[in-house]
Amino acid sequence: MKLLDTKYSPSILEKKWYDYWMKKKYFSSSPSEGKENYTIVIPPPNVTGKLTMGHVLNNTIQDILSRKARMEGKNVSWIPGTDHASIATESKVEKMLQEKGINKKDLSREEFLTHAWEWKEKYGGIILEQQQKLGNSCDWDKLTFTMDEDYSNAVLESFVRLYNKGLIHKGNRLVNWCPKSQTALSDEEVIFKEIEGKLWYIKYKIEDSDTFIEIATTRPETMLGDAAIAVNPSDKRFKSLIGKNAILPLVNKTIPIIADKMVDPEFGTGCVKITPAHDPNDYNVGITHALDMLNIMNPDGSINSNAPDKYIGLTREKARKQIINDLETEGFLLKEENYLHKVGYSERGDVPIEYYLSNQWFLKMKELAKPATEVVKSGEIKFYPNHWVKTYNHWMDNIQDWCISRQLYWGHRIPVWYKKGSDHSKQENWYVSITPPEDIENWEQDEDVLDTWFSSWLWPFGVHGWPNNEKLVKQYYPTDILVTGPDIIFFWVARMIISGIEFLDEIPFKDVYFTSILRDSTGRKLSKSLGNSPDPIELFEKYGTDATRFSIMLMSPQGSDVYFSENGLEIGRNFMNKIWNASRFIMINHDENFSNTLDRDSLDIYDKWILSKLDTTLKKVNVHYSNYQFNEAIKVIYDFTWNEFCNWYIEIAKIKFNSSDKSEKNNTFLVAKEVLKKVLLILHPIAPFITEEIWSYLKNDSDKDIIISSWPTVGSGNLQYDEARIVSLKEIVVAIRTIRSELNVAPTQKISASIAIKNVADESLVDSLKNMITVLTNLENLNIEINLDKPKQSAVGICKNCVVYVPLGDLVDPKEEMLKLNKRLQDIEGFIAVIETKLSNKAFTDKAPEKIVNHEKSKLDDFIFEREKIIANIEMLK
RNA sequence: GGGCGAUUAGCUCAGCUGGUUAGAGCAUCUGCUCGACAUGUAGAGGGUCGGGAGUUCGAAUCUCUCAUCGCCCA
Repeated sequence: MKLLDTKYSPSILEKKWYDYWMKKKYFSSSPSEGKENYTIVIPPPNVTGKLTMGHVLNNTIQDILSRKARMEGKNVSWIPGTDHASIATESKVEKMLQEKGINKKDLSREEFLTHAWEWKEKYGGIILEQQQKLGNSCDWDKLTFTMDEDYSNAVLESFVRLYNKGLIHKGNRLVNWCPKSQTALSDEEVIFKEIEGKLWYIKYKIEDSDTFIEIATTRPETMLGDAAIAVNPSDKRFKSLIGKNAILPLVNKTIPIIADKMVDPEFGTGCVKITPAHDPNDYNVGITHALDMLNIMNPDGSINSNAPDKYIGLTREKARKQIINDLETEGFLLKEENYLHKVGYSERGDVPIEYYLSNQWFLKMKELAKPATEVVKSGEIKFYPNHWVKTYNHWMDNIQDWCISRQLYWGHRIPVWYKKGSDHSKQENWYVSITPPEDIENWEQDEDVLDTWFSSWLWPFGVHGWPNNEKLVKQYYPTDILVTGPDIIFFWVARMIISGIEFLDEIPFKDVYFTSILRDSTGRKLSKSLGNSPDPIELFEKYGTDATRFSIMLMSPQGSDVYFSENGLEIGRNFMNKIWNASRFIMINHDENFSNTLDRDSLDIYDKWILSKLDTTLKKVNVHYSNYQFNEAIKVIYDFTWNEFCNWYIEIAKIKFNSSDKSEKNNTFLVAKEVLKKVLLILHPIAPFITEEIWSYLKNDSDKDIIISSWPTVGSGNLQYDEARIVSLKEIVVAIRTIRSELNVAPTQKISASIAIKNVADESLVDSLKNMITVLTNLENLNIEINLDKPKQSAVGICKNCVVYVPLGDLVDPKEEMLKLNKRLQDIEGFIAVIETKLSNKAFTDKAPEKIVNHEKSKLDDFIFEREKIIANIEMLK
């Protein structure tokens, strides 16, 4: 048998195995009769993005599911791909061009797109390579990009279908506007941040009077576009002012004072300025009262020519300063207060958004949302963890029209053409189709592109070339599960459910697993912009990819956020190292003359014990996997492997390997190997590389590579054994070790011990363990007797069925022993009291299940025995 | 303002349908260069489960309430 290297070096073997798997085409799906499908679509990352820790978590989960399903014999297709991320990519390309001294404005659309595609070709593969480093067993033949020809076709098709159903319309509305990217945004792309702002109190003169009306605002610069002042109709203070006019300072324009219920009398002065073209609430007021919608900003947020000359061209920040300054000079500014409020920021641009009046495309959502709400309510689609259902429902119930147009070049251009020279606002002059009109020279296409999410919402079937490739769609749709972050529940999950039902009349997945959100130690989300996100590739190199996967899965429980810290990865690294060395140790004990078949009839108690523990472990792991409780599954594997298999079975095996009985050695080796192989199998989805490597050393000629081996089944043969013996063994060994440790006796120093047991039955039990106890605690002599008295100057260890004495002469301090025994006695008395009151409580014995009552009784017996022994030993110490 | 979630050892968290002497890893302390592993090994100390009330024979676990924190939506 070949031996593993003494040192585990992850990076070399990771590359080796990934290349091998690819060469063998193990990741490719091959639909065949009788083989159950298992399909997952990856949440497509930004094509020019890089792998983040969030991706590591998210992709590892999908890889675990895919690999496990593959081992279960399913036809697995985990479909990879990337999305074009119009805003992010466009701004990256713009920046790159700027560095070269090229201004986007000087380029035509086509020229810009040429640069963008070059950029995509250059950087678009990085994240895919990184996913391969992570070990993703994706069906790479199906790699899809949202701007591929077939996929683009699907996007346009969906637009046209929805348009023909009357669900898409164009209109001049107030939208969220990112002045940095200069495009409209959907509501979901606006992130509200709490900002320490100011509240400015300003007075407006009332027309034909010497009095003033006072308002408070957080955005004084928008006053240039004020169309009214509003008060609450029920606010007695201002009743007399309603219907009068005020003079807008700095602009010297007359604006009406109106009444509207929207005004909160408690806020500021109770009077608010109304700027319909720059605030959503004011916009509604503006519509109700038919006010002027004066837009005072350019698309970049600077002040436009609708404002007085001195402000034109100022950025919004400069304009604010100037206006405050001018108001102060002219005596209109009353005061300013610190004010904590929420400000909408552009998700991509990370600058405060503007509310901006512009012509955009909208998708009506109310009707579409109905069936999608229903399938989640009914449980047809399940969320893990379930509490996200409420968030989902809330959004669905209050769903707003979706602004789907973006003023960008990079993306799917809206498939609408306008007759040249005609009135573009009239639908009769439109041509809406996935293909351009034949007399194209008489038409001009809409300049906008579609929201990226308007393409990714088709992902589960768009990747198969819908609507043209029905066969493929049928084969792979619906998928089995979606794994994604809760932060895109609205952006993506909800919309995919909607689109699946709308276009295919079938839900896209049955289960949705929402991953943990990774945060740094101070609780901030890991993000590139904050610079608190480690580079996963560096972590792979430092700790090993398997270890990183293992650790991050272990620290991510279903449903709660994770505080990520790098040293949390050590647990995985240590575990991989442990597995490696344990495997090596087992291999070292191989003998070329060994038989390859385990003699199941001559298994001893230790073999049966570890094999049956293995079965229990396997059962638990299966349950946890089926509930998507990966961290729990990993804990179970970790605990079994380290604490049972390595710390006990292998230690016991060392003794057996020293035996002169050849068949005992042989069997021990085969049991150890069998356990190890099953551990490798259940660990493979989590740590694919190291398990394939070790497997390659251990596998029999008939074994396949681990990646396509069968998921292990529970139980084989009769594993009946006396568990009490194992429990006693552990207990006695720990008792002696504890004494050694407490009295500072070096592990190497040989000592003697005696064990006092209560009856003949126990005598034979403990007797049968004599050899193991002796070796595991390094004794030179072990004496087992019924009712043995405490030897002089010995330390005491009380076990369930026996008392252990270790005579250590002067090392034993009777005072210390006394203290120890008394402390334990106190605890025991407490436990006994609790159980006795329980058992004497008739309500308990009547109502509690018999099993529980019996359990309490046997606990009581044990405690009483222990108490007796402690008291006896205290007596002997006196 | 509405909703969701959290609050268990110094830290990070398990504890799934109520019945355990409340667990793990890290950190701390004390031994150990016995040929798998110092990324190791053997031990120890440390919490009464945010406060209060309730349901129950029995509550860390269920209910209510208060407090603190976080997230989402408005």
